[in-house]
Amino acid sequence: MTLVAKIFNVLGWRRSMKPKTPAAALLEWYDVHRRALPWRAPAGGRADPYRVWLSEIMLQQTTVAAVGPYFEKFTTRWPHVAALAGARDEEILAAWAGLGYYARARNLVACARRLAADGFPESEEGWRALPGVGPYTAAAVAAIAYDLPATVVDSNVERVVARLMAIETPLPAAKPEIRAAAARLSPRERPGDYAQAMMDLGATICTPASPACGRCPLAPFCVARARGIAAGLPRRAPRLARPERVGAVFVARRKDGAALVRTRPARGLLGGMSEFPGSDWSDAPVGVEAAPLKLDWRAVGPVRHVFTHFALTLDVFVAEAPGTAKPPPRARWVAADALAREALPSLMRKVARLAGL
DNA sequence: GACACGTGGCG
DNA sequence: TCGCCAAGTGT
Repeated sequence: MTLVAKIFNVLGWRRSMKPKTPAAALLEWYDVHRRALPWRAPAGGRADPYRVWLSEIMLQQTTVAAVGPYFEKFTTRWPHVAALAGARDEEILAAWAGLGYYARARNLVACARRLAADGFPESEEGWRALPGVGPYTAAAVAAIAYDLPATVVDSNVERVVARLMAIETPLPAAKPEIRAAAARLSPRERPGDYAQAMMDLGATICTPASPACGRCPLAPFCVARARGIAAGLPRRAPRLARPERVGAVFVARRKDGAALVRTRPARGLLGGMSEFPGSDWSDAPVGVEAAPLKLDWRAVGPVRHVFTHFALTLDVFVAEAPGTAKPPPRARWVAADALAREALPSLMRKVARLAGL
């Protein structure tokens, strides 16, 4: 907000400058309430495309709070794209461990190497062609890092627009309608600030459960608010029940502290991540017959973990292995002090903790 | 369009 | 306790 505008504001003359469009009202609100985030440029400053890209990948389906420490870790260790492109795949997967959706990390590596080799695209279309960059991320980077007038649509924007226009079609069927409305709303001026303003509004005011309409700069324009249906929008198709799966996992330890670990197949669930050997996960319980080595296994309890599309209960077994034990195919002994550098997903960290590692 | 793909916080 | 949800993408 300009100094003049601030003075007018303080003097209570704001009503006389009431914005004529939602975009103008939103930008005025953003100038006062914008959140300071690690990947964001200071007001009026220029954002670093590398940091914008990295943050957008991390933020896919992930909260700002969860991303914070990971973004800090990545940018400290790999301050620019050349550094990231030069890192080993396993290093990056290990640094990503715990953030989830590990295909993002695999695509991040591939994308970093393309960016380092070919340079950063300066168009939305150019970004869209990169691995791990879909319609949302391409538009977000174009708008935020290059100030190009792209239509940015994430779930915040979907929610804000569905309410603003009182779109009652359930998601995902409503996506085309919402996108079209979002495109009409997007201003030609300050596209980067506008995109971030929509997301800040969705995160702090126009929240899913109980929106703070009383503090919303778009309230005068909001059809859903006028009709008293804001909190119920956007509608969504009902979710299907989450299936249950069970399995067993085995933590073998040598006297010197080393533990038996293997790497999961490169693609699919937890692809490329490390794990303790175990059974498949299905609907039938299994016992120690699924163990990778014949040892005196001791049950230490179940671990419960909920994935997006199924819930898992894993029976955890531990045993001491002789120093001479040969690792089974695809498995390896990992020294106790090297375990922290393994790409162990949260599920396997729960297992490690229960096993006393 | 539908489904696979993680994790943690919140009401 | 448990379902909902988060700055989506790839197949």
